[in-house]
Amino acid sequence: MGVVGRFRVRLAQDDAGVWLLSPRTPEAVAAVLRYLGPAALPGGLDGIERALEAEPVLSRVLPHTRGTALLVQDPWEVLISFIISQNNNIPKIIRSVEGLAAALGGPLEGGGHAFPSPEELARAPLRVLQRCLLGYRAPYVRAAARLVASGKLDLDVLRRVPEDAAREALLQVPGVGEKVADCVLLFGLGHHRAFPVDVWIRRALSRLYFRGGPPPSDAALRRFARSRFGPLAGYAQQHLYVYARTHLAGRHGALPTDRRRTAP
DNA sequence: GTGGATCCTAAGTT
DNA sequence: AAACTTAGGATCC
Repeated sequence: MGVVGRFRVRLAQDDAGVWLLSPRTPEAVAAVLRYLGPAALPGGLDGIERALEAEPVLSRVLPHTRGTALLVQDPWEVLISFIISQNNNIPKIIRSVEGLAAALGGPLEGGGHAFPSPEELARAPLRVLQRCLLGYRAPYVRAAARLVASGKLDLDVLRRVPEDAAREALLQVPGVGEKVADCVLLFGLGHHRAFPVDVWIRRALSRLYFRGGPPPSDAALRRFARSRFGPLAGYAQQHLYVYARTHLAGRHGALPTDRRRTAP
């Protein structure tokens, strides 16, 4: 169950692939196909995964992360969601996004509310955003919404310009730093060389490529990833992220800063 | 062992 | 570069 565009959809997944249970209208099918990208077709990810497996470290990661897809998400939703994600945890991020939809988004046919439009967010009082647990991020979100609503930031244009130009534009948005900019490039704008470096990616790279030692700077890690994974850097990031969250779950940070007392 | 105060972390950015 | 919302888990009496 979830929302794709303006459709409230029920999806299921089995070995054969992803199934759209409802609504099975041509419009909804088209929206879901577009959203899933290569993952919409059975075996659609095989070519990507084979290419990644040519890299020795990823060849050991892939057995744990097969089927990881890059979805084609709405860049506007991605921008706001990842501004909210800074210094935050996933359950609370979800509550914030759902809160914004409930408070400001238009109604959906099957019930529930769509993600608010730039205009809806731009004119919302800060107090409403605070009620959605945005905290100090509320002014960022509203400022970003005003940039988009006014047309000063055109996200559709950023799909068609070079990645570096799109990144520069995103970095001008309040609340957007290197990491969030990379997330928007990768998840919303289809720039598949982007490589968001967060705490989980740092852990994964430290463990898998730097013998558990302290990893280089984030900027150095991005360069490292780009030279190592090339045009599939974004896919590599997703597999490494999934791997880190499932196998390197720090249970209070076992990596890279191991602060557990060592047994005598 | 329980319970509450306190510290720390979490999809970072300014 | 210290500070930032806020919830939830860890650690400490």
